[in-house]
Amino acid sequence: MERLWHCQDMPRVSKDPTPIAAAPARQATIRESNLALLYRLIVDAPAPVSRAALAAATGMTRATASALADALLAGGLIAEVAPPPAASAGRPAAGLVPARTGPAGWGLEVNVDYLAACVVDLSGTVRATVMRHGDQRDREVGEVLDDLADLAREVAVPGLKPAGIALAVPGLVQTPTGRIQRAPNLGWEDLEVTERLRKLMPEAMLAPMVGNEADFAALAEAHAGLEDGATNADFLYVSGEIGVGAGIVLAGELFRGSRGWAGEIGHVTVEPGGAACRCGARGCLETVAGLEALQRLGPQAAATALGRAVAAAVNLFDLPAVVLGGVYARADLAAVLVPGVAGALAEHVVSAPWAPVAVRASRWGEAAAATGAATAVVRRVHAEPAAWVGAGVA
Amino acid sequence: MERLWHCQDMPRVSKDPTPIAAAPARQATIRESNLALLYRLIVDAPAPVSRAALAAATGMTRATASALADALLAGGLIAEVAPPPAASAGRPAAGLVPARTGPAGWGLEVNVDYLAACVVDLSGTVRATVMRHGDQRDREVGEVLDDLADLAREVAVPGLKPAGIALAVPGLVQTPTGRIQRAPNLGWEDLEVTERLRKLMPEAMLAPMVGNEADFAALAEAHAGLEDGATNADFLYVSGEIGVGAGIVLAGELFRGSRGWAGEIGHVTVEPGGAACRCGARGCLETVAGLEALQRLGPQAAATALGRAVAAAVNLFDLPAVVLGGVYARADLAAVLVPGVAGALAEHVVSAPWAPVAVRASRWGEAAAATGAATAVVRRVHAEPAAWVGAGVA
DNA sequence: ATGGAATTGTTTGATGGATGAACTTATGGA
DNA sequence: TCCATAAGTTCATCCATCAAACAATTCCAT
Repeated sequence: MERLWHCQDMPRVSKDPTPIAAAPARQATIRESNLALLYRLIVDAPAPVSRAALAAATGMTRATASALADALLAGGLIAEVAPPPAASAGRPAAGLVPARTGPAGWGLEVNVDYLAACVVDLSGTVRATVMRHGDQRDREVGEVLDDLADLAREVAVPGLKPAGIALAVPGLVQTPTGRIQRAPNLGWEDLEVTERLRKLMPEAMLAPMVGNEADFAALAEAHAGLEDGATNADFLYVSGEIGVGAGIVLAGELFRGSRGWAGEIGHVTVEPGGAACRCGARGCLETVAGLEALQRLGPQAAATALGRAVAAAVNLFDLPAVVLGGVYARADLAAVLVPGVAGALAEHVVSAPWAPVAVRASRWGEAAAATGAATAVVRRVHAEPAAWVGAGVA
Repeated sequence: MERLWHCQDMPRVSKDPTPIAAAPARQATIRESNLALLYRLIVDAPAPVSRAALAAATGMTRATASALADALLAGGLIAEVAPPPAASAGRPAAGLVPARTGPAGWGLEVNVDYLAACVVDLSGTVRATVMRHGDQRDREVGEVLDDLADLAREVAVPGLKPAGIALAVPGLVQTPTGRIQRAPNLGWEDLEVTERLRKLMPEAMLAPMVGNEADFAALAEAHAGLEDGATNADFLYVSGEIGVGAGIVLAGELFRGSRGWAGEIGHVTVEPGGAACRCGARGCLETVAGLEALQRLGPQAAATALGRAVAAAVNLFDLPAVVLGGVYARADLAAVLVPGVAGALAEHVVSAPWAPVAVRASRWGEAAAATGAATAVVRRVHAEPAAWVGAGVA
């Protein structure tokens, strides 16, 4: 090894061993981490939780859990509710629940034929939604953003303040910059809207987020209450619109790929040598299962193609469930598409014989992406409560 | 919200808010985290690193970085090398490098026509490889494991002790249990070999790992030195054998899916209504690009099909690079397959126009999976050095 | 040769967060 | 009325990082 030291073209040892490096853990880090852990338990719990229960669930001492809970209370991220009628001996527990006033997530959506805005509070509840129908194709970006600003004001709920804002667009968005690479159905190309979103809502603490419509819709689906106990931590969400997009949720988190362009299922080849696609290739899923093709060829043809593409995704990602969204969720279409896709999965997915893949239609209707965008903001607060706790104390 | 408290069918508040919960961060956690951070910098550095450089790169104080480095030294995970001829003023820096003696990774591979074993030290260097050719199909599992035990002894290198052992098999392996779901080409079905691997090498500190052959080969590829500066943090590794498998590497880590069955590219449909596959479906990639079909139909047909399936994967995962391994890496085949796949990607991948996808053949030959398996063990030590540091002190 | 500048590595006390045990509060039941 | 039980709080202690001063070693200019 010593040889390396005398090698002249080697870089100086002391300079720049790695250009960038992650920040080290310090004592503040463990507090941030534990605050987030506690907050997640409070948010995910089906009923109000006591400080003692939090301590037991995490393994912290009651002293620690209590101190952290008090910090969350002081920051306005959770609230205390009256104790229940005691069922056993001992001092009754005070219940902790996510706050339903204070910081909340604002979600905006621009789609081909409508604009939407949505507010979701820290408990994950949708508090308000507004939509404005109208063709958005080939409009000036500035005008669209002005309209969205109006909607954001209209959707405001008394007692809720924007913690952050997220915009859903039907197109490719670069991560983590939020640059809109292209949204072909809107006629948008290479746009930077983050700064304008920030000005739109300067009081928000979080930086604006921009993301793909299907991705945000998937996020909304991931956090929809499931009455049948089905898993919603890992699934593929396929959104049928003019184009076909997919949002992939893994362990409750959106998978975006290294540059944010993951989930482009619309251009998976399902019919080699098939119809020409506007992307330049032939036989893309979009040419058979996109909205226009769907109307022309009918749902049966779309089901076959969709089944093939979805099976490929499930084989590659190892997913236990698939959700059909967008127009695919419309009852008449879902009645054909759900069984069609389920059949294709049973046939083509390697693990299906011993682990069948569940297929269902989305529970969310229109403006799912706006809801998901608002949810994304709320999830950021859930994941990093320390910023609010610090601010509340200072 | 208070309503919830009086709802009789609600679970008791204090009991079981969440069945399981992650462990909280304690003070030991931050030390473990920082040890791992420092160790990674030392391992990834192209030349010996000084304590001061580590402090600068991480943002820790020199005092902290120094203390942690001393702990790694005491644990035998790194070594100190003599200072270089000083190039500037100031006290010369002592260099820190990964240890080349002590703990090392043992990798085993069982394939259709050979067995292999490999030892990789903490610097990531392959120190020894042994292979034993011979048909392994339909052999008794116990016999095969006995042969592997022999190979593990043969491959031993003086001065290196097993930190752990990993086994690569050509089949589906459940994660994180390590249960072999099925390895059709070996005739194996539903096997539990972890316990036998543990007995094979009882002095190893880490629990035995079992994984898919293509996955481990991908891992080997991810950590191969790249002379051309190409990225190897995110890529798709496609392994052509009797079957066709893929290992997906994201941010330097293997993506296995929630149950460990990700990467099943061999049964993606590439020719609707095509030849029957042994999986029961028709037109799977394997029926055109598997080893037998490859010999029958030639590489040109395989290239077209492979291009389609790989394009689907790249569209879904947003990957900047693809590596062809297994028999696909053989020079004569690669000469056809690499340009063929590259052409298909340029045509079918949505982001290709502004972010071309790199395609190349694997640099590793046979026994790539054994190398990758050994690498996986080494990576575990890199990721969790605290266990060794603690042991070294006690 | 000699002193100053520069850079590495170590020592020392301060800071802050989790811990564990004792303590206070509040309820049900004998 | 007393005691068992459980929730929440207080306080001394531990431990890893930080900050700043200190010691060690080399280059360079005079």
